[in-house]
Amino acid sequence: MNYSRQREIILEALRNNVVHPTAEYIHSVLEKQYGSVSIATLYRNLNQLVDNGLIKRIDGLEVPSHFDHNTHEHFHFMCEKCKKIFDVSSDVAPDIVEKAQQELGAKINGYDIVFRGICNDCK
Amino acid sequence: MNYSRQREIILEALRNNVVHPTAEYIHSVLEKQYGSVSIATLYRNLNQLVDNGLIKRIDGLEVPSHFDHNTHEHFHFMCEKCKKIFDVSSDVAPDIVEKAQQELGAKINGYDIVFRGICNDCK
DNA sequence: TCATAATTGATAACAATTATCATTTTATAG
DNA sequence: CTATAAAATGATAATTGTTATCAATTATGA
Repeated sequence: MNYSRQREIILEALRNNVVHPTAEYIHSVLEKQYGSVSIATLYRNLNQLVDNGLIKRIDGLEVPSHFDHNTHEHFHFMCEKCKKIFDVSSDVAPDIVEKAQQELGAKINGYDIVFRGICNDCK
Repeated sequence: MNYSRQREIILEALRNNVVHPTAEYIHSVLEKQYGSVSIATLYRNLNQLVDNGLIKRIDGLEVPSHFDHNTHEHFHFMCEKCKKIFDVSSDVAPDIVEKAQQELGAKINGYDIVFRGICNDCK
């Protein structure tokens, strides 16, 4: 991965701004706060950053994809009403990888846990 | 939900055939084994069946969506090599909903757990 | 059996994402 | 410093999966 200014500001925007943005949202943030980046470059870089482990793609939520600069193990909850995404600590499912690997006889490289419901504020 | 022959054969195909098919795959199965159903009708019915709890949409796997006639609580593992999807028992994460609800102060209505890795056969 | 609501198929539209490709930028070996 | 190869960019076309539209058909039930 060679250096590029565009990738730098994409990562910077992710780290300094909202926590679980879509590509479209990142695009709008860049426009305002940093330099504008073409939509193709943005998608290309998001994929590269995911592939290189610098960010995570949150699977299992609604399309479009959401991204997360927090690469520490944790899960997500999306409020079905306000659509906000909250972090959930990985303590809710201890030993889950070991148990699943044992059950499957497989090598698990990653996993996603996504909750849906109504958040505290919307209740 | 009024009766329709198309919905009947879609559900029948799901129950009698492969376990985690995509819409496209169901479409091809219908073509061969049952009567042909228009793609619009298929998507419409899949959504309705999900809404009515007769089948589940498996979120968090690759696009396109996969569907599951098994509505009992369980999780999924997708092999990154052969792309096959395996069931994982819900025993791997006991009390997960209660713990997450407590942490969030939210009402959880559903959740998905999806593992990725290399399956026993592909290792 | 008539009226209303639900469903269908064909197809257009849509949204998110990826591919293409000529041009520019970056890394590096001499 | 160059020269060169590899990587990245922007503009835009293309693709993919899915949903919307709408006229025609089918189901439901008073």
